Amino acid sequence: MSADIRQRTHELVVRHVEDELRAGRLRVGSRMDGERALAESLGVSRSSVREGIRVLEAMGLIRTAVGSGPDSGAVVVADAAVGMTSALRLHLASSSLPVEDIVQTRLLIETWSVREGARRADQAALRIAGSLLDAADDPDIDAEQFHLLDAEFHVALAHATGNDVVAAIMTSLRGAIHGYVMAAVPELPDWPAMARKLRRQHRNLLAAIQDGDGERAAQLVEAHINGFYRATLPAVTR
Amino acid sequence: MSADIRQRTHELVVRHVEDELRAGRLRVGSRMDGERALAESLGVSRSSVREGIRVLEAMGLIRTAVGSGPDSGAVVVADAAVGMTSALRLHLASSSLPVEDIVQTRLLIETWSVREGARRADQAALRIAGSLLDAADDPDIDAEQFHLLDAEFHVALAHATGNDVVAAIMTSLRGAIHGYVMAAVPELPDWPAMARKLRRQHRNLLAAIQDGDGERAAQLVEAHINGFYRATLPAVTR
DNA sequence: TAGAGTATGTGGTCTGACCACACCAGATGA
DNA sequence: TCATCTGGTGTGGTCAGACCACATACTCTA
Repeated sequence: MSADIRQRTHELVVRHVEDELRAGRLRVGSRMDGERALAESLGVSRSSVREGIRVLEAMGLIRTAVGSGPDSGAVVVADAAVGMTSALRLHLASSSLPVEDIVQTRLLIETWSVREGARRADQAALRIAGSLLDAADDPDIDAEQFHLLDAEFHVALAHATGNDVVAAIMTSLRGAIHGYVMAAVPELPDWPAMARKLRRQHRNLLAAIQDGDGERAAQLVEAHINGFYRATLPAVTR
Repeated sequence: MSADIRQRTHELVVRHVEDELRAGRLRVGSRMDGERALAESLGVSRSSVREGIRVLEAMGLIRTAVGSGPDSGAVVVADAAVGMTSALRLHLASSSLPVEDIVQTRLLIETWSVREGARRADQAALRIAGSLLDAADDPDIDAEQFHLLDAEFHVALAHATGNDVVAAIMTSLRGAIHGYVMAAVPELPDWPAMARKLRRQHRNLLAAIQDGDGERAAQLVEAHINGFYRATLPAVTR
C-alpha cells in the first residue's frame, strides 16, 4: 500500500482501527480498547490516539461515552449518515457546494428511491414512513418538529429501497440543508398553508408508492421537492 | 440553536470555524490562525483545537502543512469528496455498507450523470474525460494506474453534469471501492482482456455523450458497470 | 552581489496531570 | 434478608508545558 510518504500518528490510529474492522476483530457493537491502552499498544501518545478517535467519531464510525460500565468508552456504531451529513454541512457553510446542487441531487436520488420503493413494496418500511406522517399531522408541533419529521419521512422512503448507501446519502442531503430550511421558514408568507400542502403531497406520494405506481410517485416527489424549494430558496440565497 | 446539551471543546472549535465560514470571514483559500492563537482566542487548550482541526481536515474542509511561509498552517481547501470518501471507506471496512449497495448507487448516479452530460454538452469537461482515456491507452501502465485513470474518467463524467454534489458523491463512491477493485484484479482470469473491454466501453460511452445521445449513454454505462462488477464481485465477496 | 548561516513560527508529538462522570461492590442500616 | 448509602475504580475530557522537524524569511559574510 505504498507507505512511502510520511504518515502522521493519528492516521496510524485510524488505519489500525480500519484494519481491525476489515479483519473482523472489531465489528458493529464492539467496544474498543481504552485510549490509554490503545496508546501503549501502538506505541504512541494518548493525544494522538484521541485525534484519531475524533476522526472516527466524526465519520460516524464510533461513539464515545465517559464513565464506567459496558456502555462507556468507544463503541463501534457505524452510522454512515453522520459523517456524510457533517461533511456536506461544512462544505455548504464554506459555499463550496451550492444548495441548488443538493436539491438537484435530492431530485435524482428521490425519484429513483420512490420508483424502487414502489417496485419492492417493503410493507414494514412503508408503515414506518406512514407513522411519521401521522406524527406530522399533530397540529401542536412547531415548524422545526414538522420539518424534522418531514426529513425523517423522506429518509424512511430511502430506506424502503433496501439500499443503505442511498439511505445514508439521503439522510445527509436532507440533514445538511435542515439549517437552510429553518432559516427560510420565518421568511415564508404563509407557513401553515405550506405545511398543509406538504402534508397532502406526502400522503399522495406514499399512496402512489403503496399502489406500486413508481412513475406517479416519481412525478409527485419531483413536484413536491421543486415546489418547496422554489418557494424557499429565493428567501435564503438572497 | 439550543446549546443546552454539553458541547465538547473540540466541537466548539469546529462550530467556530463553521461560523467563520458561514459569515464569510473565512473562505476557500483563507489561511486560518495558528493553533496556539486559536486556542488562546477561544480560551481552550491547544489539544482541543487540534482535535477540532483533525475533524475539519478529515472532512476535506482544510489542509494543514508544517513549516513557515504562506503555504504553511491550516488553509481552507473545501474538497468535499475527501470527507465522503473516507466515510464510505471506513463504513465499507466495518461491513455496515455492502459493496453491492455502492455499485447500485453508482448505477443510479452515473446513468443520470451521462444523460445530464449529454444534455449539457460541456465540451471542456468532455475533453478532460477524453484525455484521461488517452492516458489510459498507454500500454505501459500497470493495473493500479489503469484503474485510477478509470476512476478519474468516471469522476470527470460526473463533473460534466455541472453538479458539484453529484461529482463529490461519484468521487467518493469510486474512491471508496478502489481497494476492492485492486483486490479483485489478481483474481481475474484474464485482466488484459478485461482492460481492453473497459477501454472500448469507455470510448463508446464518451462518444454517445458527445453525440448528445443520453439514452444510449445510459444504457452503455449501465452495461459497463454491471459487466465489471459481475466479473469481479464474486472474487472479492467470497 | 551571491551564498551560507541563522532566526522565527508552523504543525506534530509527547508527557503527566487533574476533572467529571458512571458504574459497581462492599459497608451500612432497617 | 433486603434496601440504601458510599466509597473505589476506570472511563473519556481537558489542560499545561515541553521539545522536535520543518520551511520560509532574514541577515550576515565572503
